[in-house]
Amino acid sequence: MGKRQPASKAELEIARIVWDLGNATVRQVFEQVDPTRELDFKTVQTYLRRLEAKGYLNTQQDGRSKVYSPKVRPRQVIRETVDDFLQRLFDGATLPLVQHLISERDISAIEIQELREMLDRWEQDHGPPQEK
Amino acid sequence: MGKRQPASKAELEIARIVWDLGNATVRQVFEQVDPTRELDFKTVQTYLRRLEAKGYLNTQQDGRSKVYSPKVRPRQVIRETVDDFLQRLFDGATLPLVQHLISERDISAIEIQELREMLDRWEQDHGPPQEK
DNA sequence: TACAATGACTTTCATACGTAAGTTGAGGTG
DNA sequence: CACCTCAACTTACGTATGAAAGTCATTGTA
Repeated sequence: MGKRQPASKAELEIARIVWDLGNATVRQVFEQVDPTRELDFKTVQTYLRRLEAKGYLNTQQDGRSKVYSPKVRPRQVIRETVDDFLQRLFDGATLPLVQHLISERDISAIEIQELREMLDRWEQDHGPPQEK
Repeated sequence: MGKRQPASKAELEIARIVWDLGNATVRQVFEQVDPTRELDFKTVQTYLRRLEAKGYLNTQQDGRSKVYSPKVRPRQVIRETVDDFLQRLFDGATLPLVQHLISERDISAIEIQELREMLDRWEQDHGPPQEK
């Protein structure tokens, strides 16, 4: 797939909101931005435009406003972003980050439970532990 | 602690190498850089200097050359970096990233095993599963 | 109808980033 | 001793980024 330009940190933050909303006008996105960030409406508008230019978002016209929607699947973008992140910070290894997340961040007992279930499912899907 | 300036992606990549080596000259770091990155010696030198300026690394003089060593604990930096990353990409939630890592990236059965053990340890440390 | 809002589109702008090249001085080597 | 090397320190430089401000057309409303 044509390598689109990387999205910057601030841009990704905004892209995520569009993913959540499915599709949205600038204003709708703006209203979802964490208030403590104190971003200007204009700024959000700029990021959205850049995201479209970089190929992350689509737009359709809806009367006088335009509606942004995801173009690339979030999964895809998250994967690329995480890959890059892992590469730089952990030399590509996955485990250290998982370990960091579990040990250094607040995680609830319920979440731990969910993780166990994930692991179970993983083993289900990946066949029994190597019959060689 | 005095908020040091954020390190850029490329800088972090280099900082990680210093963490691994414990302490090292520019050349030693340079030799550890992934060859496919094709970074120039000078470039690495620049990143190291910037990292020092930003307060991430210390240096001592060793004859002609200077030796860089970690100033801030890697743990700390990783935490801050991951926090920022999570904030922007997952609105601060930890689990989605863990799930992404387990489901979307290649992880071996052995690693899954290790994770299970981690979870066991976690429960050990965080008291029994809520007797409600 | 005149006007304040609202949005799209264009332009700005300082600083950070990625990536070096140039310059200088100390040391080892033929 | 003249020179080559290597590392430090200084300077560069185009593009990206974060963060808007300006401009202009459309519109619901007083």
